[in-house]
Amino acid sequence: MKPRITDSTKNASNTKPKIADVAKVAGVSPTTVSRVLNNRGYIGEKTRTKVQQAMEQLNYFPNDIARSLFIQKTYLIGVIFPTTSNPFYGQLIFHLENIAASMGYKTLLCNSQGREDKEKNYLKMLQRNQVDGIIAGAHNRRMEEYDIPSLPVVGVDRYLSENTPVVSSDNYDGGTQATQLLVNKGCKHIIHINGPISLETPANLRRKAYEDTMRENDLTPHTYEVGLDDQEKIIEKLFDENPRVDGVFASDDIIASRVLREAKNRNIDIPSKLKVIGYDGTETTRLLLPELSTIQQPIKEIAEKTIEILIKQINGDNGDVQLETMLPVTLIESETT
Amino acid sequence: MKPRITDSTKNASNTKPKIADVAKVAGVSPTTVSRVLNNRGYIGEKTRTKVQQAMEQLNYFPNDIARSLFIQKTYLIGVIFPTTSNPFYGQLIFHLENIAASMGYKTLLCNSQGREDKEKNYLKMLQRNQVDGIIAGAHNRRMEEYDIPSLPVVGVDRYLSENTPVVSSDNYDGGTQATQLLVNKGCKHIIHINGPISLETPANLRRKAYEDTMRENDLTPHTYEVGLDDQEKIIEKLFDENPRVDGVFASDDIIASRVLREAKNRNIDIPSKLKVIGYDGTETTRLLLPELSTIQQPIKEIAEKTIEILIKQINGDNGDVQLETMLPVTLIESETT
DNA sequence: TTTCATATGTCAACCGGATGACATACAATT
DNA sequence: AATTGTATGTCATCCGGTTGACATATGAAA
Repeated sequence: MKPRITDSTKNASNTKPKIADVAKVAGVSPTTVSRVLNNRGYIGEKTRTKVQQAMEQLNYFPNDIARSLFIQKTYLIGVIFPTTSNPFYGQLIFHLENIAASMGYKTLLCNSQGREDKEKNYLKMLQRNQVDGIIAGAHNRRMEEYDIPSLPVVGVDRYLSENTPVVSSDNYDGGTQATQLLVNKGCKHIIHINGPISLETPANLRRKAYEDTMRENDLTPHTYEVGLDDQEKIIEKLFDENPRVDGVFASDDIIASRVLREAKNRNIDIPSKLKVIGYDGTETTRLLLPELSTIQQPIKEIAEKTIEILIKQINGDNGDVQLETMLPVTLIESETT
Repeated sequence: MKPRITDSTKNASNTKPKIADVAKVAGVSPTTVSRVLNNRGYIGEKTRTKVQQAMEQLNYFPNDIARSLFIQKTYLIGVIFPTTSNPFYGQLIFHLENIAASMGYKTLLCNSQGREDKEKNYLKMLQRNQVDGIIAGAHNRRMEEYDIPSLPVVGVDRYLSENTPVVSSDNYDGGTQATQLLVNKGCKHIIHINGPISLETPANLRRKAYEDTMRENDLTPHTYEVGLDDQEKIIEKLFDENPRVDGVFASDDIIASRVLREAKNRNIDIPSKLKVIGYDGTETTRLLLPELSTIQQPIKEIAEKTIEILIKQINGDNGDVQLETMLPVTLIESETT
């Protein structure tokens, strides 16, 4: 039975209780309270209990701001991605926060919306807030702003700056598997669609793998590039310009979904006339579009590795930090191939 | 042309520069630097420039931790939801963070995963971190822990405690519109599926509206309840037990998607033999499953209203804070009805 | 009886910045 | 010449908690 907090047990003034208040109630010195809180030095069992009861009674919470100021560590990490609304980032951020929390770190969320100005502002904000580290996967060009002396940074699927470690899935292997699957299923006119090209992201290896695999199979690669708002239009164009297309490898599941949709509009049967494979394989896509074949990224493992590297850096173990980490993908063959 | 930070311009010791360092470089007193930072008192134009240059040169960032400690305000808000991985929460959190950022507030992210113990821990963590306010939509039962004197809290689609303001979409209207649409389209055997029942969430008004609307149309309501892991099984059961079902109103789009899937498995044509309507209408669902008819929640508006109420409370305007706010939904009629 | 580990208290300094009080200096007004 | 607004400096205090130095007290072991 947990003690109900009643007005009579709250401290008289309406301000938050501090260590001194706890000390007064427990009948000990502030130092002793601090000793209990930090488990330092000698503490008697009865004293510890008295102090803990006083804290409960007062509804005392140690002020982590004050603590951070002194110990010069906040246990905060900043997480910068374009948006939590996207299934891939949403799932990735979920795992990042989760794992961070399990290691005692708190997550400051930043949605950059793909805008460089926002990203730079967030970067400043995080530094003002003395975060212990930053995880980012927010933009495509390198930004020297990420070269922050003595502030650990890890990139996810993005090269941030010269010396920033990157974690990503094995995009080249994913691209190979996707393309090869279409080839194996007998497709001859396979088209690749990818997002805005930025040569510096590991994700572009998907395209490279596609092109290599096509050539290895004596097929001609043909790639379309979509932006954020022109996806539908470009996909229509793709079908108009390539009536004989019989395979599409889309660089993410949302684009793949649009291809499926357009095919339906044009009464192109899937998978008999056209095979489609996407990329990402998030929980949400699997739930909403289970029929889509896709290359599934190991999102949780990416998050784990990212946090591992970040915390290693925070702890000063810079020795064995790998600059580039690639994690294996999984081919999910469903009904669209 | 922005000045490159070179080793020679960095301060000699490798510690973060503080106001005193800036003062030294600018050749002014620390107080003057503080005055520039906070725009207080008289400052000469040339002095301001000198100070700003010194800050750039040193790559100085004011320590918000120290500042927060003194001004007794962190500009932090805690955001507690089950997971960013879910499209609805992901999109909601995106907007919450966005709007908060535009008002100068930073977002501490907490994924409670629907677990009460995690939620309580987050609540403690947020208080230790002196957040200025909390936004939560994380559980179904009321928790007295949310009754925190002098710490503003706003719930989204969840009743948190007696006096906590709640913002939600007009669930009753949404439920009515969904049900009525199926009725209007000629469905006679309409079944409702909802998530785990917890009488205290506004979302349960969807079910109430369904039942009321059915009765008004002289139809018999019939509801199935799904948990987190048994969705497929229960949906199969639904079809087994109700061969004549010709309309389904699912309480969220993911459940609706599963219904579509099962109907496909059973070769039940949609919409001729069975009409399905979901709830939420997130960006992601609209992209991945545009054919699904649904009731779209005004997620951005919910976020706006939530932040508005929270900040009103933070600023002490407790007078005109509405305890319950309902925002209008939009019927999206697509191909499944 | 002496010694020592345990237990607690007192006190001051510190983390980085904000702020109020007060002093000083200069230029423009009256 | 006196007044006033502008500009800057010095200094001390505070925010809440941490930590080290040191003093003191008690009970148990040597």
